[in-house]
Amino acid sequence: MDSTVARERALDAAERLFYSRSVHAVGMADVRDASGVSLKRLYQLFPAKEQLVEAYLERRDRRWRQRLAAYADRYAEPERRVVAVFDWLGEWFAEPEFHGCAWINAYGELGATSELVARQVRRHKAAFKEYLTGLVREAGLERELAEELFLLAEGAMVTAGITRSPEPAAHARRAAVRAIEAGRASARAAAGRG
Amino acid sequence: MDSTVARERALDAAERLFYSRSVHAVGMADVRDASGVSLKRLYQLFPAKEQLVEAYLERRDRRWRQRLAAYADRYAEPERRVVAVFDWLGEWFAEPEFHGCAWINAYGELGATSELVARQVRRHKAAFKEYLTGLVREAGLERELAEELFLLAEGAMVTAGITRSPEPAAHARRAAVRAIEAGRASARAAAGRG
DNA sequence: CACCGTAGAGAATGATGGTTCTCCCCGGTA
DNA sequence: TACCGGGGAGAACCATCATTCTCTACGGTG
Repeated sequence: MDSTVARERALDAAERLFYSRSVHAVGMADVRDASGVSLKRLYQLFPAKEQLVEAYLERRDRRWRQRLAAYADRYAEPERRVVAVFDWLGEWFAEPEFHGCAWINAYGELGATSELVARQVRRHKAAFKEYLTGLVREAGLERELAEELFLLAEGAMVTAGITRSPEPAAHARRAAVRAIEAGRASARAAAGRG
Repeated sequence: MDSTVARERALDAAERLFYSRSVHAVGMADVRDASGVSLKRLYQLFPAKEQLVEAYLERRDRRWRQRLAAYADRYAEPERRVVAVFDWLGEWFAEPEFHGCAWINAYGELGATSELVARQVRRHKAAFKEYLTGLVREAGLERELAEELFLLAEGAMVTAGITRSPEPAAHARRAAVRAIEAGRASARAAAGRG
């Protein structure tokens, strides 16, 4: 088995297991059993479990943001793209494997003890906020709105995870639409004054 | 040492340690060392670590909601009390021991493996939402607003924990004020129509 | 065919940590 | 004083891993 193939398989198994059961509940032997990659190889690819966790979070981050962007990009209208973020959250929450936000979960579990993990989580959340900020800017909405939408999205993720329900996405979406409308009005007012 | 005293001391130590370092990073021996309560006594009071965690979350829930309510109650005006929730979050986030929301953290760590913990977390979040809903009702604002404010508060908690900054409280507060004003306007409009 | 490096299976190692057990002391009681 | 029960200190026990090591097989190469 090629080294890159082994790496992908290991990460596939790690992601499935860590995400659904949490990190401390999954042993390296579980990852081996689920991936077919021997312990020896696992330790060649990742010097320690912590690095496997780091790699899992990093790859998931890349894919997660790609999926989100691909979804939002289906809309040409910039403002619609902002709302699409919440539509996408709703689809994500409704997936049968959904188990909350992987980064929020990892932070709760390991943020206090692993700087590597804490950094991955901060990076991911910063990137997501950055993405939202870009959408808001392109839609010509006030910058502060991004902060608010970010908090709504985070609140929806954490609540959907805890309650095992996709409902929070709809609530967040409604709130987002109202905030956007309010922001649009005040942006127009500012333009009128300026 | 009285049994109730031992219980309180054990919970004091457990709370301090579990909250700051996470549950799996703290052993029963650590709790013994920090509390002065022997292992034998600890296991008399709590049949297993899981129950100690449960009791920690439960006592913290009672105190947390009491502190919040006491803070908000200083304001006579119902609508002001709603906003006070976010003021209080800001004070909480700024405490030096602040380390995110204990329940969100616990859920990320143990939600998938401990039904006892998962239940405590759901109970706590439901109670907090219930509290917000009550405040919103008393202020004569539309019911749906509570959902939105809840998501903002959750988003602020999780973000403040991850970024180690009290800033999200201010952002959430601003968003809350705007949402309340919008809600007030639409409530008046509905009253006018009704 | 003989050699070699890599890989896998799975046991060994070592640490950690939840839970229990032993042994001893002390305070209360007849 | 002799007895007794609860309590503490800390070792013991046991399971669970993360990580490493051993042994064996195999595919490529001269």
